[in-house]
Amino acid sequence: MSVKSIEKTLSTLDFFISNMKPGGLALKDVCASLGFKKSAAHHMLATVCQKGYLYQDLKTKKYLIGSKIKKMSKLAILDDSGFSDFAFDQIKKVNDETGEAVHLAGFEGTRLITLTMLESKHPVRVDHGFLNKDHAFHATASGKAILAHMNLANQEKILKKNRVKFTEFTITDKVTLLKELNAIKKNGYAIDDEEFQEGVYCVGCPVFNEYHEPVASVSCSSPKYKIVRDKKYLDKIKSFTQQAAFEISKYYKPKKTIKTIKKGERKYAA
Amino acid sequence: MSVKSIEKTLSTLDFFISNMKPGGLALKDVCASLGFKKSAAHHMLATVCQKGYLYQDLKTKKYLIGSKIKKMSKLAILDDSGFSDFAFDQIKKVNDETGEAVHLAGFEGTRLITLTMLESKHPVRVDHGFLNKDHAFHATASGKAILAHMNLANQEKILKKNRVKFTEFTITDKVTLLKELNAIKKNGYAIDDEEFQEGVYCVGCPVFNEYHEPVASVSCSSPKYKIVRDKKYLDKIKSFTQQAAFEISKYYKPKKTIKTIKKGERKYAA
DNA sequence: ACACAAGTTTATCATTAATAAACTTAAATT
DNA sequence: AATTTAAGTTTATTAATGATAAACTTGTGT
Repeated sequence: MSVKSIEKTLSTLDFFISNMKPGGLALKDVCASLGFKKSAAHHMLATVCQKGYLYQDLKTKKYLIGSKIKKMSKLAILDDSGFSDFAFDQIKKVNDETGEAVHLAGFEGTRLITLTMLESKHPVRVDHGFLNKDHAFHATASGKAILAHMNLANQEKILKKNRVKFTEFTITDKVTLLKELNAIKKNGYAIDDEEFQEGVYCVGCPVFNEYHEPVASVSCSSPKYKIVRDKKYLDKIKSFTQQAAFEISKYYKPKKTIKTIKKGERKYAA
Repeated sequence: MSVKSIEKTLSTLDFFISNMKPGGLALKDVCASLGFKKSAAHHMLATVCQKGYLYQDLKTKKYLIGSKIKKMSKLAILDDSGFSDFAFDQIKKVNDETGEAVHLAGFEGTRLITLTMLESKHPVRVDHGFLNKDHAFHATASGKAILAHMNLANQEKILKKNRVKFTEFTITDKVTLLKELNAIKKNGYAIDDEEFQEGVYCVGCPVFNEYHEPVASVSCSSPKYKIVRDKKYLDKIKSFTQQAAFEISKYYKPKKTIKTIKKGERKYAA
């Protein structure tokens, strides 16, 4: 079950984050864009303002980003940039060598998140298109690469949610998917053969943390015709992607040194 | 009117922001701290997760900060640190010279916000205690300094909201307050004589933008007994506070050069 | 000065979110 | 390994709440 008033509120915050204009956003703009009745929107925004997430300009009546949201942006808790920064160089290498789009994906619960991406030599460190849309775990190389190395319980949790059919090639049958995941685990890489977007072929490799749990993946996308035309091209992409994922996994190694030491364990870490 | 489910949700986000623990927060912790029924909290958190503001660890079931909130922290819209950084040096000077607590306050709508503060040589660039609690505009030197220079309409809007009595010295009568504000406008500084906290005496001076609109204020707080004991001490505080506010106001001057030029206005700004 | 548009407030009603209770899962203890 | 307990999840029910429309206010542009 989902709480509708919360959905609407958070969609509104999303809207402010993505569509903020210098002087703020007017009530009517919010209503027009999100399809709210002005009365309902007003009650909602009043509450959001009361909590300091937005505020209303005294003169123009327009709504602006409030101190609560600004406060969030300053918090150290939110900072995972260490990982992304470390990974960026590796992502860039794949991009440089192949010239193709490269993604670094992570996951939160059952959701696949694009952390960083590079597209045809135009670096943009932003969220990918399908970020925050619901998990395309089953239809992407990034997703399958992570999924393959999860335990069965978690695979189950992710796969039991809608396995949307994006193209005629999307694998939606659970048994077929589980077989595919097994193969991916053996191979060390995942393939997305037009399963998410027609004409797009991707290779994805898992990134592991210090406990060898999958935590992210690197994927490289190419127009399919290039792959078909030149067999060696796929090998090239595969090898760079694999190498990048391997290097990024090293990020987690040093952290092991600072850990609670239990009785009987060695006292000094390397 | 306020929408209760939204209030609860945003309070929950506040709680996560302030009380986040490494492994995440459990449902029972949220319920225990905020007094929710576990069933209701579960429905709420499920919705918040669905929108990507939080997410639930697959194994531990604990809730963690989601990508939507992390995304916020990367957005340039939210960045007012330019102003705060500029102001910080001035704030620091007052703190160095007086040794007393110094605040830089701004406002959002009818709400007074502490942007930066320094307390007895221990710099903490965090929100002050009364941040996001409801506007103590009428009972603080920071608040009154800003208020005094607002137009009547805005003064009205702020003062019509509850004028809470914090101490026996808090001025709650609107007429008395308006008189006080007039005096403050003339003097160029505001005094809080135990109006917010007993035993605390503050001096506040307004910061203006390029249109001479009040946008912030600098205030310096001292134990009242020091003021009483030594008349010159107040003068010292007053002069440093005033100077800081004056310097910070300069931040807005250069921005005037980049502005839409209307017909008839001069084409080149200094 | 008038009309219009945008925002706000109010009271009503149907929907919705809160609740309790049953159920599932997992971990801790014997 | 079996039992117990705790935490989380799901469901069905009911009372409360949020959505609504309509009246009202404010401010802007003609």
